[in-house]
Amino acid sequence: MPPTATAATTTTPDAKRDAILDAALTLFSERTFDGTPVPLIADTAGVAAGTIYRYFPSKEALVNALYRQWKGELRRVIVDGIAGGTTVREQFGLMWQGLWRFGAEHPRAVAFIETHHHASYIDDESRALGQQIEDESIAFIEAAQARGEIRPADPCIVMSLVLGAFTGLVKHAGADGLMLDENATRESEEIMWAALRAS
Amino acid sequence: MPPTATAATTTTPDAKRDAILDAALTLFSERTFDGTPVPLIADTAGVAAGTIYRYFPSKEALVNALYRQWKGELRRVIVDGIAGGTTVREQFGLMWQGLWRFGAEHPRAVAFIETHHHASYIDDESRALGQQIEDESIAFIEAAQARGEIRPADPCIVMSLVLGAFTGLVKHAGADGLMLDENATRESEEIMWAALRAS
DNA sequence: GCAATATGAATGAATATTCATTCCAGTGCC
DNA sequence: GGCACTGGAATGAATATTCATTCATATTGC
Repeated sequence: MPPTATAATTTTPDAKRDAILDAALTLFSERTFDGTPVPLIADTAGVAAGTIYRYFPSKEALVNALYRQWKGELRRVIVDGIAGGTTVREQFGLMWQGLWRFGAEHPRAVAFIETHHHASYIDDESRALGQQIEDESIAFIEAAQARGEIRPADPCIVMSLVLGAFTGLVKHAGADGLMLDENATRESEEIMWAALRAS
Repeated sequence: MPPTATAATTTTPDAKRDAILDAALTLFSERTFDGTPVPLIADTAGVAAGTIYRYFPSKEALVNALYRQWKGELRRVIVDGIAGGTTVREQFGLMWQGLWRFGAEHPRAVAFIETHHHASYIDDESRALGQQIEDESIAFIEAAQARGEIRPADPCIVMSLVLGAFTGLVKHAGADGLMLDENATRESEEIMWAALRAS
């Protein structure tokens, strides 16, 4: 394999592309997709409008790339939490702390994912990724229920409740100035585990 | 007083205005504010584009009227729940069931309120209404904590968690086809009370 | 010098809003 | 009762603006 090609890609793994994605994340999370003109994304990213079309074939392709990037990161947090623990309690703790850290570091990403979840311009591949996360979460809940460690409620309800609570927390924190606080992590984790655990 | 004038107003308390608001609710919740052309709202409502400007001075005024209408309804549900019960457990039960019914009957309204909460075109009066609901909710939580009936966590966190969980539930149910189910109401109420109650 | 890359003014398609016109219910007059 | 009249309500084509996308030109790195 040619080492130069790989090296070049490693040095500048697409600084412009990343700047565009980052600007889009900020703007889409604050003003929605349709409310954000492409030239504004360009300005914010520090590039010209035309440059965006060198990296993404259309505004829709851009929003889908962004969605997949962050939904993928979120998935890794959940999967790693599940993989990292041995007991259900431990798995949930890791997952919640991972989510919390993710929310504290990337509040814009949480808002963006939430807002664009059911949008019409989200394509099939992006939607499939969302579905995969749901399936994996529900499989985890069902397994834990089978072991009698999570209360035997509809797994769909349990998942929506927990993910919804997390999203609500991040969104509210973003508006005011909560988060990162060590104590709040523990508090919220305790509350949610009290909600989940059997009997 | 002229009885005819009053009668006329009673018969049609603004059928067109209501049709416009209803069409806007559907479209804004499905496609966002900026993603919804005014002529499409007009078509959906069964009126001409110009007619909308007879009832609302601008698209922004329309979205604010809509926001206040539904945020007001939501507030009544919460306030009535608190007012209707004598114990904290009972108050929470009424509130959750009220929210549940509201979500089942008006899923579009829940999605709309959630999506437009922090939007830039939401004016000060609308924002104040949102703040009022937060203040009232937090006052309720603090009072219950003082009586030792809700766990002594940051009231802000508790509120975000509960409201977020509710929103997550409705949004997910809207996508698939949950809700209205008598059993699911009870299940989710139990889960959330387990999360809240002291020790 | 020459590819590859970046630029931003120009283009054409949408969009919010306006306004000249049509419609209609109610009123007074025969 | 029938009939012209009037003012508010409704219309939808026209206007002025905004936006996604393109492309001829400029810049960069080698």
